Formats: sequence, C-alpha cells, structure tokens
Amino acid sequence: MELPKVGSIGEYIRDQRKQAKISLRQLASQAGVSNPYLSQIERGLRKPSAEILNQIAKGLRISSQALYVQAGLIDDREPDSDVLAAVRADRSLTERQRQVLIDIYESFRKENRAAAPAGTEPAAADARPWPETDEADAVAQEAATSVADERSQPEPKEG
Amino acid sequence: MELPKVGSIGEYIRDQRKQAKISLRQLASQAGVSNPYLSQIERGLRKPSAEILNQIAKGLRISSQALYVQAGLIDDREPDSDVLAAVRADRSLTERQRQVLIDIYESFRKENRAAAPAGTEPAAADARPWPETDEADAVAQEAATSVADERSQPEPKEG
DNA sequence: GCGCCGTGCTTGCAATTGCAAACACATCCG
DNA sequence: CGGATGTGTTTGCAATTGCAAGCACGGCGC
Repeated sequence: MELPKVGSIGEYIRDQRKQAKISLRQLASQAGVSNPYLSQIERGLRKPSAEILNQIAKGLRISSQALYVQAGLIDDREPDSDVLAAVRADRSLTERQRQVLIDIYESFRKENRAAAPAGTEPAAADARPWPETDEADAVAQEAATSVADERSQPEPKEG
Repeated sequence: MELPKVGSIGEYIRDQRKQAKISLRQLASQAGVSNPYLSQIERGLRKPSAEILNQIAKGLRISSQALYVQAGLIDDREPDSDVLAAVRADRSLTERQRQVLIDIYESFRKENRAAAPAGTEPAAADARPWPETDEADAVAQEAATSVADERSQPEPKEG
C-alpha cells in the first residue's frame, strides 16, 4: 500500500505542472530539485520527502497542504463535508454568497457520487485543468461573478 | 548544514510525548516506528520523512499540520481560513472542483473586503488571514480547528 | 547532410533513512 | 544478591533518497 499512493502524488504533480505550462526541468529548477529526480517522482518511481514536496509546492505556486493531502500525508479521517459547516460558520460571507457556495459544493458532490459510486476517489486526474468545461464549472464561474457583483445590497451581517 | 532545523521538531515531539505521559517506546509502537529511530528523531539526529512525521502525529493524537509547521514544512504562512482549510481537506472533490470553490470563495471575500471594510484593516494580507470581527474570528477559529483535527486536541501549543 | 538547443529518461553513486539487535542504567521483587 | 522489567541510547546494515553525468528523441537554423 505504499507505491500506489506515490503514483497519485506523481500524477498530481505532473498534472499541475502541465497546467502551469512549464517544463520538467523548469519546475525542477524553480523547486530546487534535480530534473531526473522530479521525473522519477512524477512517474511514481520515487517517494519524495516532505522537504522536496514542500519545494515542489513552492515551485508550482500551490499550497503545500494540497500536495500533502494528495500524498496521503494529511488524509486523516475527516475528509467529509466539514466544508458545509465551515461555509455556514463563515460570517464574512453574505447570505447569498453562502448559498451559492453551498449550492456549488453540493452539485460537485452529486456529480462525484454519480461518477464514483462507492469509496472510490475522484483522483483529480481529469486531464482537464482549469478552463470551464463541465456544466458545474460554467455555473460556478457565472454564479461567482454574478453574486459577487450583487454585494450592492449587503446583508445585515447578523440576524 | 545538515540538521539544524530538525532539532526543533525533535524537541517538539518529545515535549508532546512528555505531555501525553507516555514512554518513548510506547509512542514508537503507537506510531509504528522503531524505538531507536524515534529516539534519534527526538534528539535531532535524524530527519524523519513526511510519512514518519504523519505517523508520529497520529501516535501523539495531534494534527499532522502542527508537526509539519514545526518541521518548517509549512512555515510558509499559507492562508488557511476555515473554509479554505475545509475545502482543501475534502478528498471527495476533484482538484478542479477544489480550485473552483477556492477561487469563488476568495473572490467573495475580496469583494466583501472592498465593499465593507468592517474595521479598516491595513495590511492583513501577510500577517493573519483570519477575519476581523471578534465573533466571526472565534467562529472561524472553531470551524478551522474542528476541521483540522476532529479528534481531541489538548493544547495547540500557541506559537 | 551537420550541429545546437529543447524536451524527458536512465544510470551509477554518496548520503541518508529507518530498523533489528544489543547496550547502559535505573527500579522493583524474589 | 540475582533477575526480571522499565526507561532511553548506541551500533551496524539493508533500503532508499536525491543528485551529477550522460543518454535518446525531436525541432530549428545553416
């Protein structure tokens, strides 16, 4: 149970690198690791240490935690929808914004439930990076802008 | 220049272990690492990998992130606000979806900061990513910690 | 044709991780 | 006293990390 996980982190890194449109050597340079080693990491042949992981995260300009989670190093047993709790508890959001976030989140989960029946992970290896392609994406982007603009009628912040 | 930093993480682990009132061997057993190796880690003679760190965190019943921060692997002041932490930790999302949610959330907050600077914060961009309102702050803290480690957390060791 | 620069991959190799076994030192019990 | 049993530590050693050097393939200018 040790190598398969490494594979996922490798795929994830490579995916993110492709998304950033940079070469392996370039990322290696920015991350301060050697090119061949990064190559091996991406192909799941090597298991990078936390330090290397952190460097790569910096080179990719993504959160180290995202990488750790992907590497299964933070995957404690609370992967579920604490997101909803956090969103509901976030008072810096207007009611409308909150509802949008909840809506989007739930639509995502619904989507994933349909795609991945039981216990299977999404794996994030959709090869489809950032641009909107799915319905949910488009909806989300639209909702984000439209609702964000709607701040002109702020809510009383405290019921 | 081999292990200057490691000392702090070792001390931290030993400190936490003492606080938990368990022996070195006991923690080693619970964490699934060898006793001598844990001894060396605590004395800063060895630099544990992320996996080992994670296992030790589990053995100590503390959040892995706390250890990573101590190890200087996250010291990068990553903006970890409640919702963001929850979204990042949610493994039921694909990376794409995660990015969308994060993006939307941040755009909301940005809009709100521009619209209602509830307290006139000068440059909270680098210091504390947390909200300003006392109430909101408390709630957010609660949400964040509950997500970060659902189990009991005796003392987060204020840093 | 040839050389040059760009990509990613393979190959040894020093340095390090992480462990099993054994050690030193206490404490407790016969 | 002799011997368990507890603590943390030291000592080799296989396995692994991470790198420098070099390889193979491809595109571009001459």
